[in-house]
Order: sequence, then structure tokens, then C-alpha cells
Amino acid sequence: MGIAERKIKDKEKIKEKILQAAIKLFAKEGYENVSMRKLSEKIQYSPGTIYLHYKDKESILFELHTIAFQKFYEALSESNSEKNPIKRLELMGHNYLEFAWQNPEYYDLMFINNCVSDSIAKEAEWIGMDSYGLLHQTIADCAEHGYIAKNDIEPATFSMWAFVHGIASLVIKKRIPPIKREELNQLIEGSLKFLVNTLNIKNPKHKK
Amino acid sequence: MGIAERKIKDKEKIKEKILQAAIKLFAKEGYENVSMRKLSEKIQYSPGTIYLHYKDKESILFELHTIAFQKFYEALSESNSEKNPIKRLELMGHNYLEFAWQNPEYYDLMFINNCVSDSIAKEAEWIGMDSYGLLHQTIADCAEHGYIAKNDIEPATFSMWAFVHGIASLVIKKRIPPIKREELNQLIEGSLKFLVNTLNIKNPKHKK
DNA sequence: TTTTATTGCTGAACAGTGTTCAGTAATTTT
DNA sequence: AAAATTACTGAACACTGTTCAGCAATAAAA
Repeated sequence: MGIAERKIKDKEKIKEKILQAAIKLFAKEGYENVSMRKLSEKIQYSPGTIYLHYKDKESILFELHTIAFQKFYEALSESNSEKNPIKRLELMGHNYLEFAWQNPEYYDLMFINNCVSDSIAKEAEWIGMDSYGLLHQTIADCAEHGYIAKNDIEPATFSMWAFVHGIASLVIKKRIPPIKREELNQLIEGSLKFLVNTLNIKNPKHKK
Repeated sequence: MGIAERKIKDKEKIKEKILQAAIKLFAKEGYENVSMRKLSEKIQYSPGTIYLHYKDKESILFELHTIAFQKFYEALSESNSEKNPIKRLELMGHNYLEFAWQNPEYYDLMFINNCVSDSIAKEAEWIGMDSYGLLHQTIADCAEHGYIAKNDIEPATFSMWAFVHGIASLVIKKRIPPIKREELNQLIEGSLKFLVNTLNIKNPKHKK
């Protein structure tokens, strides 16, 4: 039936409208300052209408969290153009952090905020693991090229993740002493280079 | 005047009572689930009374944040019994994480939560830098013993901090896939060993 | 001692939050 | 034309942090 089809599409259009408004508002004002009433005003529907499409506020944020991870995966994937695994590791770290600086609200949702952690726990497989796989592959390539021991792949991947996430979350949550933006960038890029370099030099029997 | 003195003491007693009740409640229920009304009920005063002693909720949380950092500093200081700087570095990492597991609510306040970051920004010197100094000293000792280059002291300290904080915040914010507690501990301790070990081996001209 | 001033504290009130649900108006089916 | 279904509203509920007029109890002054 054509009418029923159109209705389903209309419904999805509203859902999409809610999501798009949420993305805009959250990015501009931060999701803690965006209420369901503000959101409903933006889409020109009553507050109750949102609840016909989303179970609650968390489920909107969770959908945003998922979208954010898709963008994140793409951003990390760009590192794959670099074939040297050590250089790629550094580039990936750089791209990881760049994504965090460009999308701090997204990053918060993805890796920090409490309000979606219940939803994450309910899912069988967290979408974040896809991106983790990219890092894991790069580290495995490093091992393949003799930069690190094959036994160290797991701890090295985890360490690298912890490292970049540590930096991103400290900066976003404003736990870095107020030094100049320039200086901070140097410290961060310097630390990234230091860490990757340490891995690199450790076992210098690399092929190339 | 004795009366005036007693009054000042009484006032501070109430302030202390508020703080103690806050510590207990926040640790048990999480500070997001503790309202000013709940807190006022616990201390058997009206909600308004709290505001005679604390400007707002954030200032209570900020005081807790400061207390937490004092405990944290003590916990990290225990690592100083170990004289070998590399071993001390690993022990410090271990103690850092142990503190986070034992006091997740504190840790959140100290390093993650938004609600105190305004207060932190207002302070001239963040109390967290005291603890950072302990780490910095240990890394400097590592350099002194030839484990790392002296030029690398700053990035190495920052890297180490980012690393342990990354682990702590990912675990506390439940971004680690649901593996067994046992397995997780092995991954974490293994990663800590891996990172410290990598630093260790890099420049093997150490004296001792 | 009586009057005035000060103090400590209350709890109702304000403006906001996420969420629910009876009721309504428009549309579709019978 | 009547009945049933649908889409949506907006008032209401139970909460939140915060403020402030008012009220007793105490202290100071007359």
C-alpha cells in the first residue's frame, strides 16, 4: 500500500529531523545544556512527540554516539594510506587526536560520558571495537616488520589506545595546566613521537 | 571573646558535617544521584542551610576534589620506597591505577568530571600538579640513570600520565569490552609492564 | 529589665529538568 | 455516516539547584 509506505517514510523523516536537530544543538551548546524542550522547539513539535520516536534522551545520545563512531572510523582509516607501519601508527595517533579536537562533544559521548554507558553495556558488541581493530592491525603490522615482539601486540595496542585517549580526555576535560595552545600542541605531538619512536628503536631488526 | 570563638567552631563543625555526609553519600550513590535535598536530609538541616556554608554544589565537589588529591598524593608517594627508578615507575603506575579502582568516584571528580573543571580553571595552580611532580621526579631519575634521554623527560612524563589516565578513565567509564575481571587485570598489568619495559630496554647504558 | 539588633535557620517558591499520558483533532476504515 | 485508528499535544508529575522573606532564639544596648 502506497499510503502506508509514505507514512513509514514520514515517520522516519521526523526521526531524522530530531537527530539532525540534536546533532546541531549538542555540538553548539553541549548536550548537557540541551533539554528535550529546547530540542522539541527546534523541530517545531511538542516535547511528547520526541518520545514517539525515541525511548528516552539516552537513546538519542546513543544513536549520536554510533554516528560519531562511523565518522571516527573513517577518520582513522585515512591513516591507511601510509604503508610504513611505524609512520602509520604515528599518523593514526595524530588523526585520532585531530578528531577529538574537531569533535569534542562527539568524543565525550563516545569515550567518556556516563549517560550512554548503560546502552553500551547492553549491546553485544561495542561499535568502538571496529576502530580498535584499525589500531590493532597497524600494531600487528609493526610486529610483522619486526618493530615489536609478536607477544606484545595486545599490550602494545591497548597501551597506544590508552595513551591517545588519555591525552584527548585530559585536554577535553580541561585537566591540562593552562599553557599556550602552541606549547600544548608541541608537548602532545612530541609525546606521540616519543612513544612511537621508543617502540621503533626498541627492536631495530626491521626489514625495510 | 569565648562566645564568638565557639560560634566560629560551631560553624566549621557544620561545614565539616556537610563535607563528611557528602563524602559518604557520593561514594555510595555517585554524586549525580545525590541532590542537595538528600544531603540536607542526611545532615538534618534544611536545604537552605547548606548554602550558608557553601556557595553551591560545585564548591562542595571542588573541596572533595581537593581532599581526593591529598589522598592520591599519599598513595603515589608510597612508591618512593622503591629506589630503582624503573621499578618505581612501574610501582607508581600500579599505585595510580589501584587508587582509581578503590576510589572511582574520587577519580572521576579529580580527572574527568565537568562540574569542577570551572573551579579548576579559576585556581592559579591546580593541585593535581603536585602529584604530577612525583611522576616527573621518577622519570627524571630514570634519565639520571640513563634509561631515557634527558631531552625526553617532559614527553615521557606526559606520556606516562596519559597512559595510566587513559586506562583508568576507560575502565571507570565502562569503555572496555566486557571481559573477565581477571583477564582485564592481566591486560592492564601486562600493558604497564610492556610500556615501562620498552622505556627500560631502549637505552641500556644504565649505570647500576 | 525591657527594647533593639543580630544571628542561624527554615521551607516555600522559582525556573528548570526528563518523562508520561489523558484528551483531541484529523484521517482512514467500515 | 459512523466507527476506529492514528498523530500529536500540552498539562501534569516528580524531580533538580538555588534563593530569600520571615521567624524564632540569642546577644547587645538602653
